[in-house]
Amino acid sequence: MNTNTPDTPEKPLDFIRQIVADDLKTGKHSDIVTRFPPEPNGFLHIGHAKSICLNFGIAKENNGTCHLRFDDTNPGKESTEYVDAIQEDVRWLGFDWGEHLYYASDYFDKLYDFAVQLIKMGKAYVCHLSGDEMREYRGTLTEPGKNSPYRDRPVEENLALFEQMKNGELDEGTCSLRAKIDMAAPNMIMRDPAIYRIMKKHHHRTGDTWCIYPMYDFCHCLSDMIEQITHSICTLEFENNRAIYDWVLDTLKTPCRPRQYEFARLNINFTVMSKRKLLQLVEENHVDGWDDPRMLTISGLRRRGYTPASIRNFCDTIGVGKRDSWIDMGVLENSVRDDLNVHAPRAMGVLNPLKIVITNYPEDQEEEMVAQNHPQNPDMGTRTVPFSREIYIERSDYLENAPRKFFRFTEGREVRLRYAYLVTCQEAIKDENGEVVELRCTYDPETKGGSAPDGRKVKGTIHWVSAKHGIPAEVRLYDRLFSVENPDSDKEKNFKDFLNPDSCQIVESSILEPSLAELGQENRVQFERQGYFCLDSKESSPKKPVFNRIVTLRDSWAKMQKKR
RNA sequence: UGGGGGAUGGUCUAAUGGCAAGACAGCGGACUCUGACUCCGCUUAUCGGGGUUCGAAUCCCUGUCCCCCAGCCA
Repeated sequence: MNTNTPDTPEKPLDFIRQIVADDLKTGKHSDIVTRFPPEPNGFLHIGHAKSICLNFGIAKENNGTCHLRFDDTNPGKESTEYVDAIQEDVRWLGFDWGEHLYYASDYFDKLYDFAVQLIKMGKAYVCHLSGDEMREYRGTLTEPGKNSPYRDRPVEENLALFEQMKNGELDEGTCSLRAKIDMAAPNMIMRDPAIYRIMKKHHHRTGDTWCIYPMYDFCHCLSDMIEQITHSICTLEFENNRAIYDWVLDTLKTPCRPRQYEFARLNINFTVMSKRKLLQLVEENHVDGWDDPRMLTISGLRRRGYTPASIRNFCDTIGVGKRDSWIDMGVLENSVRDDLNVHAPRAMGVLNPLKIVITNYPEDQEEEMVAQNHPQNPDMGTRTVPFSREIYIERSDYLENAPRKFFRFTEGREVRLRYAYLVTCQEAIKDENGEVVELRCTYDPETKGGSAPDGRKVKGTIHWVSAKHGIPAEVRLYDRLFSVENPDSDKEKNFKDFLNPDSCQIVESSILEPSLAELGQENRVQFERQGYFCLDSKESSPKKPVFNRIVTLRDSWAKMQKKR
């Protein structure tokens, strides 16, 4: 139950939820049925997540049902590999279709009967125009089309021809079944659209039983009708298709009359969102498969370490409207930060190690330092981190000629090693090239745990890992796949010309605190001061852990540097 | 150019004739054993022009710009 108190104002409904609410209120519908209808010709991406959250969300909020229906009417492009991946992704996102798993191909018999019915009504005909001819006859945006010479074939002939199409007696491309509507219609889609074409292709579910397959405009509305969908929600580019959606259902006088509503599809900058382009990246090996952690596919986001909740929250934040919009990639990144900040335990990992020797720390001494797993949530407990004379810190935490505002190591500056000691850098050792290879430091034995008994403060706290105890790991630092906001917009260049060459930086010699050896595949951690990480599900092994950086922490120091 | 849609801060979303609100980004500050988190403050918007009205982002007229449609794809 939603308790709507002044303290927790209810979020205003988006325009589709408003329609649903009104339909419930007026009694137009008492049960809400929606559907998510992917074509199994590729993997789902973040744009689909928006649709999934909308359709399953509306059903859930109204005690309704949401069907998962595969729109598998084009066997040339579809496969069970995609069917399986899509189901896994929807489930992973946290949605459940119960027993309502359907395939448009389940309706092929019924669809065929409806087509025959249309022919008998004189509302469909078999047309022998070739593809090119059909285009010619269709007219243009400003000129009406002209009728096909086959438009007035007698019903009996159409019936016989359609039967032959079905029986495989006609070759692909020789003819098609067309709805007889209006070749002068200002809406191009209504100029006698093809509703069945000959395709002698093996279908992943119906095998070789069909030689003809229905087109989207004929199949989709009828599938919705068969499943008693109340609200058929799709993206804006189908607005023109609503006319044919309505025409089919109205002329067939179907008992159930679903309505189509359109919303704006999701655009995010610094990426591409079409399945066709994602497929290209996969097939041409620009990425490591559909689940490459840089891809905004659901499986890519999963491998990257995004949580289902963060994606759902993202979809909730961006809203549902009708205007074309571009969401900043930062909003997506923010949603996973917000989630992980609350739920991910903390740990220390040094990405680019620089050794420091604490010269006044006893040679063979070791200590167990107590560290909190989450600074804001004591319930997440503590762990111990081994400390010794030689440790690694982040290379970027030392600067030879440090500005005043640099709070980390430089000669003579005291810094806190998190949960350990206050340490002062005395000297930097360089190699023959002048490269700093080691720091000599001294520690204050009175500051165990990290605070000084005399109350003195240090500005900087840095992470570290004991050299003797640290575990080596490979870490992959990901950045946006494209280096420009809209890789699609350039008229001369291809979107692939804008691939970001630095989108995956592999760091082979990171050193992590030993507790990280126990981390499970499903878990995510924050490497303090760095970002959120998880094990790579494909490449990581206990012998050689491989971590993916999910997202960085916000870094106001870096921002300051950039400004200067 | 025919038809169908759409224009609110830098970005996204709300306001359903009655104080233009929220989020993100940005800027400034506080706090801090993560330069994280959190908290506080600030800058920035109704596409243009007319009209109706006591009152318009909202209604009317008009103009401009953007998106979609000429697959036997979905």
